[in-house]
Amino acid sequence: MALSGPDGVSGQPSKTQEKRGKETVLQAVPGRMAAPGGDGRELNGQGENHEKSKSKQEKGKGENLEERGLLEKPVGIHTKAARPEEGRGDSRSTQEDLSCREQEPKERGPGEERARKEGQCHHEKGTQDGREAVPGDGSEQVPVRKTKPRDARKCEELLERKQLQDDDKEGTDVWAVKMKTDHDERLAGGTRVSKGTRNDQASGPGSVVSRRGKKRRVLRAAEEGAGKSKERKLEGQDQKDKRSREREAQRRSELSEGAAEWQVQGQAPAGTQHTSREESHQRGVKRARGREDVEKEEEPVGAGVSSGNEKKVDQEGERGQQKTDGSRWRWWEEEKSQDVKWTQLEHKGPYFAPPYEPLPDGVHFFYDGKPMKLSLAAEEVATFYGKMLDHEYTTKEVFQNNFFSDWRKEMTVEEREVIKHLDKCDFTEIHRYFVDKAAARKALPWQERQKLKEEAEKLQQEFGYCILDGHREKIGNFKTEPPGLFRGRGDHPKMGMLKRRVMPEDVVINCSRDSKIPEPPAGHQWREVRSDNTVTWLAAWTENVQNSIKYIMLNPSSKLKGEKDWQKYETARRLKGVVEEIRSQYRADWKSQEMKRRQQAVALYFIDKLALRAGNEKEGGETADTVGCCSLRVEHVRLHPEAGGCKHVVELDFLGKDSIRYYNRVPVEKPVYKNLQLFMENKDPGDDLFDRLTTATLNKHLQDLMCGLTAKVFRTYNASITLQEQLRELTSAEDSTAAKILSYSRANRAVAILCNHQRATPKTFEKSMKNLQAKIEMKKEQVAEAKVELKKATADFKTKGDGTSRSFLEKKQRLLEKLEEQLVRLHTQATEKEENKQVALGTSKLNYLDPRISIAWCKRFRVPVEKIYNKTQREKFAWALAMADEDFEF
DNA sequence: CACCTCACTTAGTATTCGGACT
DNA sequence: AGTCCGAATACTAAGTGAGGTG
Repeated sequence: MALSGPDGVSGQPSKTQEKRGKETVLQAVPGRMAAPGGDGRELNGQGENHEKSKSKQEKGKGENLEERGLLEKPVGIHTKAARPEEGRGDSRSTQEDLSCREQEPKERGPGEERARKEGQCHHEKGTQDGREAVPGDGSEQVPVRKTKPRDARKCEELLERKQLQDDDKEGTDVWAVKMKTDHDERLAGGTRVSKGTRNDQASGPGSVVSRRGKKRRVLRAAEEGAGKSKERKLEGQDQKDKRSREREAQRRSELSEGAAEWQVQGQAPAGTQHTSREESHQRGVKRARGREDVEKEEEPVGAGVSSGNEKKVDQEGERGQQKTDGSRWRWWEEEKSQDVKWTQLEHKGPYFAPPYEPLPDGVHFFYDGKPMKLSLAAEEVATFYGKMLDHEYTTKEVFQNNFFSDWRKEMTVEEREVIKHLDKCDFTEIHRYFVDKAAARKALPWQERQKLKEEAEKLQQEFGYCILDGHREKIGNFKTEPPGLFRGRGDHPKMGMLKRRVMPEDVVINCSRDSKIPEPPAGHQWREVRSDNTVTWLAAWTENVQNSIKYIMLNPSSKLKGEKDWQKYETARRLKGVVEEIRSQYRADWKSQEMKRRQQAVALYFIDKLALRAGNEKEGGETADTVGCCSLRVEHVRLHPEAGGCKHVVELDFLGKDSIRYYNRVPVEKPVYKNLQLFMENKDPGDDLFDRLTTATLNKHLQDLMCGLTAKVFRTYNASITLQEQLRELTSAEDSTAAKILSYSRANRAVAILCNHQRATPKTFEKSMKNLQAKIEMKKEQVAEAKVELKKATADFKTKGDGTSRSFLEKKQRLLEKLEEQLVRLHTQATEKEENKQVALGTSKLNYLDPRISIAWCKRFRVPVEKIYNKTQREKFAWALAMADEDFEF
């Protein structure tokens, strides 16, 4: 498993490179293949060192994964971007490794069953397509971002024409192979890419225009004249039931009109009352009505504490604790509530960020070389910037401009007169002050630190819990967000803007009416206090940068979160039952007469196979330009009739959530390919690929197929089912615990790759890898030494043959065994480390993998659950821990 | 339908913790 | 006792999707 020697890390760019990289154009570059037979699928060994990064043993495992079609999905591929514009010394070419699957005409059932077990084919070396211009790499024309309403009739015509060509029913079901970018490429813009470069199209002057209107217009046009075909309902009755229930609920809530208007309005001075207050009041009333209605009916069933009697509450709490002796509320053993989230909710309100502490006299801000005493408000904002001086953000123009403009708003008139240019501002003293302060804090004597810890604990105890239906539940975030500079991710147009301090006057409190209403800080008022038990939040405020609402909610270990989580997996399990039907339906729809239907079917295919996110539309200019499935644009897709020995290869390259790049080359079934050609025809790069589709319509369609089905359920389903399959495949009972855990980790990683969960290579990676290598070397020496000694002992025993020499020999044998074992463990560790350097396992573990799968696996293979889930995770998944036995099947 | 708000989940990164090592 | 380092936690941005309104 030889983890490449020193070169194992040689590809790491310097920090500066890294920084620059993030601002740089995302460049796809002519690629070359990984070494034939190389395990290109895995993320480990990415980059120039990847060929050497695996031992035979490790490869063996990997191949096993591959043969069984590791998820049939994404598989890591290594690409390397050269960034000539940065004058990098090593103008490395892309190193791509496309492992893809042979078409396999394996058909099960009427529809083309997806063949999950195709072989692997590799790309030929060299450029796959001579790709010169990459969307947004600057070398191509920068398309004007526009989604032209397309004449519906024209589309239908095209469609008809196309249909003639692709009426054949080829059973090409080739599996997706995901090409992972390698480290360098991600840094070159892979991980997060600047819009100003790759996605310039979207930041052009006209691009800020919301895309919504356009798409909708197109949709409307398309809908006209589109034949309505019978919709298949997989769960029609269920659906009907749900709707009638909803109608009933609505009717009831209308009846109870005026029942509850319990609202305590804050008495803040007029100036602080917000314009939206009226609205929110109305909403509150509306909600309260609905709630009141439900409350009345549900009370008897509830926890029986709706009277808010404190004593009763305490008893309940105690009882809850005693029940489990571990103080856990076994809510999963109780009946599930429906719309009502709680009957009793009591808490202390949020904990506010401490007020600003002015800089000491010795710390100065300089303007144009001269010290300048700033007003408190201006100084505070200056410190926000000063603190970040060594962060990449402060080098970005957008950040600087936003900051400066917002900062000036905080200045006094006189200050504004003077401070006109950011580049004349000198924050270095401020910066140094905070660096020193942090260092001083770190260097605090043990006692002092202990004291701080105790204080934090006290705070946690006081503000960090609430009482929900008689049980003490932990709050997830009980502090308001402190003021600072907005740190948008990727190429966010608002980065650097001032995020203002949250005041009690901004905060809406939600608690039960008969509870102790939290006290606002002295001299302040809440904006509003309401009692809405149809929602789960305890407090909320509107943040000024994005104008979005921030909430104080419960910890994942709470009932409210746990129940929802459980329900999520149950929905995914229901999908399991109908997914094949859905698949055959979307396959059929690829040939639909209706454009919208085709687009829907292809989009769904992507969502299902590639685990893409739904891709809601976003407001242009307000956020970074990122997309998901429905919002894909033509520029994000490239079609290759043939690539790497596979036919019908689709290349997807776009920035997804958090501006994480998704890059994948995947062979698709022929109809999909043909449809994509059709969808892209006569469109500009900036046009929507699925111009007839929105997430809303897609989800509506899904809802018809299965109650509760939405696009994101596919992600959950595919992630969980993949874990289960992988675990089954990779684990053998006779493995050591360590080996089993490695298998788990691999299965987990397969999911992470599927879901494109990436992370920046840890800053300490290079160093810690070196350390590990050193350890391995040392261990090797020890092993060699032990071998020599064993030899000696053997010889000694042969000559002497007495008891002493015998026991000495045995001792040496044991020692050698132990050392060898340790060596293996170290190697394993190193392999894992390498493989995981850019893959974030936590996200899928926490959000996509049904915990019962893992728990069942632990039980079946006698792996302690603690090896898989840490304390926090066990708390979050307490419900699963309690209910999953070793036979659990997702 | 278009637009908008709201609630809640999912996400990556920064910071802190705590134990091993020196 | 101090340092180092990975793991755990804290933080908050960025998604999804439901539902209201006109």
